[in-house]
Amino acid sequence: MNANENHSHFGDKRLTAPRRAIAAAVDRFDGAFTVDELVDAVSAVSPSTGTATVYRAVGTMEAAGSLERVGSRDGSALYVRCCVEGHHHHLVCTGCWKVSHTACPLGEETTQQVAADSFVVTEHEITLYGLCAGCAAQRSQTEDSVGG
Amino acid sequence: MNANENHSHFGDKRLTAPRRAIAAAVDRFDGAFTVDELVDAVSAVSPSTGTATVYRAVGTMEAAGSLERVGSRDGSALYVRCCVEGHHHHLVCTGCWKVSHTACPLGEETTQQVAADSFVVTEHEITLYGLCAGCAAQRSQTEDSVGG
DNA sequence: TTGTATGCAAATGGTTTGCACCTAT
DNA sequence: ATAGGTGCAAACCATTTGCATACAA
Repeated sequence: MNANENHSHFGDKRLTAPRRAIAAAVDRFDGAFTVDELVDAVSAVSPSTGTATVYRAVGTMEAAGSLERVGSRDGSALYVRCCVEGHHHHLVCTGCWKVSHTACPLGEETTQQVAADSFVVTEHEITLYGLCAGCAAQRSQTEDSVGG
Repeated sequence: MNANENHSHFGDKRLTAPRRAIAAAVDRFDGAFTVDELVDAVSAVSPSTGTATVYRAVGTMEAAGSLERVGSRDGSALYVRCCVEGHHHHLVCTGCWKVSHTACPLGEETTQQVAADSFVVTEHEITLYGLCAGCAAQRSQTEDSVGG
């Protein structure tokens, strides 16, 4: 990708050196990451970048739609680079914390069914946890030695 | 309900005076509440009860399955008394924060569909947000004067 | 030039923990 | 008797914020 693509991370906001480093670090993650992990990744390249700046950048990126919050891990918010447009949900692998995107499994029936309770659904959150192919294979290997 | 029913809140753990007060306060909530709100409710009846005790009690009740976490509001965890057995999900009214329970809208198709991505789903979180009948009615009344 | 972003450090606020004392069982 | 629960206060830790300075536009 060319450097200008970093601009897309922050929408139409200013593109500064710290933000370039942050955008690059985000793109280096395979899956979901915490802000703390992002801070570490950024620090490795740009040590002068402050924690607050990363938090603010994450907020900006989330607002711009280039980052999505996908639940939390150990009390810290989890984020993932989002390149899928429109309504969708996430598959979070609890082995490697990589995140993939999936279509919304909720159909009209849900709305109808819930409407029977006189409840108007305006929003919903769905996150599917499990194991990706790689981690599932790994787990089945150690299964008999470790036990269930 | 008789006093002994409070025991069900904490499983087979000891039933103490603070826990009795906490269990009673929990039952007085119509819907979801934060620990802070629970602390206030308990304090009104049993002022000597400490915050840490309430937090610990909430943890115990959650472990016992009598309390369920249903997302968060303003950075605080939301809990609700759970009297429904088995797998189900929640309808959270963003007007009055009352919570009702609903059947799982996910069918076999979801598992199948996701399996196509070589992803094994082990857990999922679903929370539906919206307005209950009461709040929907209230909102539609003020709709034209407030707008939006 | 000027509004926006940054870095630092301190503040915030929900939640947890250490510890000495108490109590249900 | 004793494991487990309590209250207090301090510790923790993710996240936010105030403020003076730096910089993209």
